[in-house]
Amino acid sequence: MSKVTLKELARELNMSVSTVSKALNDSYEISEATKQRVKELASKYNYRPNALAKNLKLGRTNNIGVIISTIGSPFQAQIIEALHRASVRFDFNLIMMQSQDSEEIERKALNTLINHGVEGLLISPAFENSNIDLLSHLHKTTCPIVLFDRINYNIDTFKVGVNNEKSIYRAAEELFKIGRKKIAILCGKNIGVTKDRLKGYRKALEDYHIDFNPSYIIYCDYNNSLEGIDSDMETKLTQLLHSEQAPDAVLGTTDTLTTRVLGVLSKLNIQVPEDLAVIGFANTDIAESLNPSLSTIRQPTFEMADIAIEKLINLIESKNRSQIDVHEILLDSTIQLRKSTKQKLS
Amino acid sequence: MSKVTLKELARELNMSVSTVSKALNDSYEISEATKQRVKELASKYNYRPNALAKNLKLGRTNNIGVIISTIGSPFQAQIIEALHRASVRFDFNLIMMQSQDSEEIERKALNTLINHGVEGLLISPAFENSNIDLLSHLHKTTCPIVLFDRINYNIDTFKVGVNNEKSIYRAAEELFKIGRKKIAILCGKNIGVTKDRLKGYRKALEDYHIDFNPSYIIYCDYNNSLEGIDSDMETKLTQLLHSEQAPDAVLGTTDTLTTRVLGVLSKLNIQVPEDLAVIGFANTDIAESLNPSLSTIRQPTFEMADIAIEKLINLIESKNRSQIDVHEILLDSTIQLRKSTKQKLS
DNA sequence: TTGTAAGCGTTATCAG
DNA sequence: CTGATAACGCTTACAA
Repeated sequence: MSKVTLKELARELNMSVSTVSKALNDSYEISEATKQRVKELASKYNYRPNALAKNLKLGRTNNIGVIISTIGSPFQAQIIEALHRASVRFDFNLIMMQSQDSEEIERKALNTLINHGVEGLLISPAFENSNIDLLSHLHKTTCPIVLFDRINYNIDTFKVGVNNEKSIYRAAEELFKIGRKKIAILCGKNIGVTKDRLKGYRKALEDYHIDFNPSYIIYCDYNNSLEGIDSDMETKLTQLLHSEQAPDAVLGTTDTLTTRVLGVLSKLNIQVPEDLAVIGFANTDIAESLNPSLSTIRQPTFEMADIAIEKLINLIESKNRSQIDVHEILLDSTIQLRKSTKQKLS
Repeated sequence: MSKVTLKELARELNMSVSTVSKALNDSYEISEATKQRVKELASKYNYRPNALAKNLKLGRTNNIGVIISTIGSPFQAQIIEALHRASVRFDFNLIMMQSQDSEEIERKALNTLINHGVEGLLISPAFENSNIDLLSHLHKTTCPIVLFDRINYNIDTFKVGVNNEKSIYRAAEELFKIGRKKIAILCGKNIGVTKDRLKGYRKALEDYHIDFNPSYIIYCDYNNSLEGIDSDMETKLTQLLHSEQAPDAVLGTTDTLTTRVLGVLSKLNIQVPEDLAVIGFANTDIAESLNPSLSTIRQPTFEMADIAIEKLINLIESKNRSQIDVHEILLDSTIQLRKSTKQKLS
């Protein structure tokens, strides 16, 4: 904690506290001469205003809270990095919490943040409508809330996310272009985005008049370890590949599934892309270095973070929140084609 | 911001503010009956103590600051995740800042954190001795500081990091075990850890009586893009592999270099591990899914974070800081052997 | 141009 | 067991 206070400066300078305060804040009421003297002494003693006192007085904190499920996952870390940069730009402090995909921990995090007087809240909810009553209540009575990334949530505010349906649709199109029509799709069990992403898959099949084969939907259980996911995929893929209706492509709906399936396939001695083309969501830079390099659907994390912060600050600063037209903002992802979806040589 | 205050509760209850305060804090001076009444009304109005006022009064903030270079990199994100979990456990708030490897940004971050009254500071410095005067001064006069990860820094406090020299030494030993003695080592130009890691390399060669070949040290320039690093590695490796003294193994000293070199090698049609074995620092889970799966030196991020937080809190809570024996804490990394260092079949 | 005093929401001391 | 009062460090009418 900082040590020297206005009072002490005032005493040493034989001035009143208020004069010193005004001088340091460059008030027009104070003469240049005094400002000079005050500032000199202040910097000599390395005076730092006590933010607590200042904010208490002014009734502001300049804090905004963020809740995300796990910072450690590369995708979410990218978002946090971007959110943090944006918040620095706007002169707000970011207080971060992790929900670890638990409604209970999320609730605690919300309370902690509110207790710390955040002026606004960014949240990527633990799951669809988790803590919805609390969140709606806070939004109405306490501080504005903006949702990001996981925006499948029934609340009337800004929601910034990615157009999941369209992203998968376009990825499927890329597979069609190289002649693959038997597309297995890897989904996370109980993962929020699954629904929209599956919808895009179904829509693409329909538009291109390709029959839907329910056995192509592979649900993987995320509750286990990474090795658990791998062996789950292995079992299910093996079975499918040995059946009558072996697929010729795989579409991954989450970063984890997309990056890990390559390892599983190589273990099974499946040639990518010859036997099976692979594409899916993944924001990792390692995609380029994989063997074969991995075609990915990349989400615009920086853009998403920037917009989320900006919208939140709009809400915070606005006198009349009800006049602001809140809505959902869907960003496009980018498809990066690499070797895992290379055209068969014929 | 929270709305309802002690004063308002007091008025409605026809009590004094201090009684209400004590009741909510379960003071022994207050009767059960009143406590009951007070707490009921408080929860009815969703009363939340104003942390600002409370902390101002108590002279504490319960904030600790963290400075790290980039949150977005998987390795650092893992540390932040762990730091955050630990801080929640100890009931401290983490305020995070990124230095982006710039001394200037780091200085600003330090000032911001101090202004927010952090009670302690965790830092992984932008580079060796960056902002050293400021940091030493703060540590002596303002709040305790603990270094983590990048601990090559001339300051007298706890430093929690990994035993880089030993880690590389042991990785080299693994290569010796499979008969590889011509080991190229990938280093980051101007990367702090390079020195210690190179030292471990030299020491291993020496102890095993293997001649040191200076051309095996490959410096890669990090200032460019990832693609820049790749092409840099490509050029230098190609040259080396076509020379008289082609290496039979590669040792990566940073996560980026280790994970990306596999992509470069596959582009050059080098067989891993047959032509070239690969091992190096890397904390990513994707190592398992790479083709071939990648042998890695994994740093104990969670342990490092836990210890750093614990030591910092020790310093914060101690009445007599000079009595605490501060020192460097070097953790061991774990070697995970996978296919990229499989024994040649002979 | 400077100073006085009140108050932000708490907690702690002390008196009743 | 309860209440009045002061104080934490700062800003800001308002007074001088």
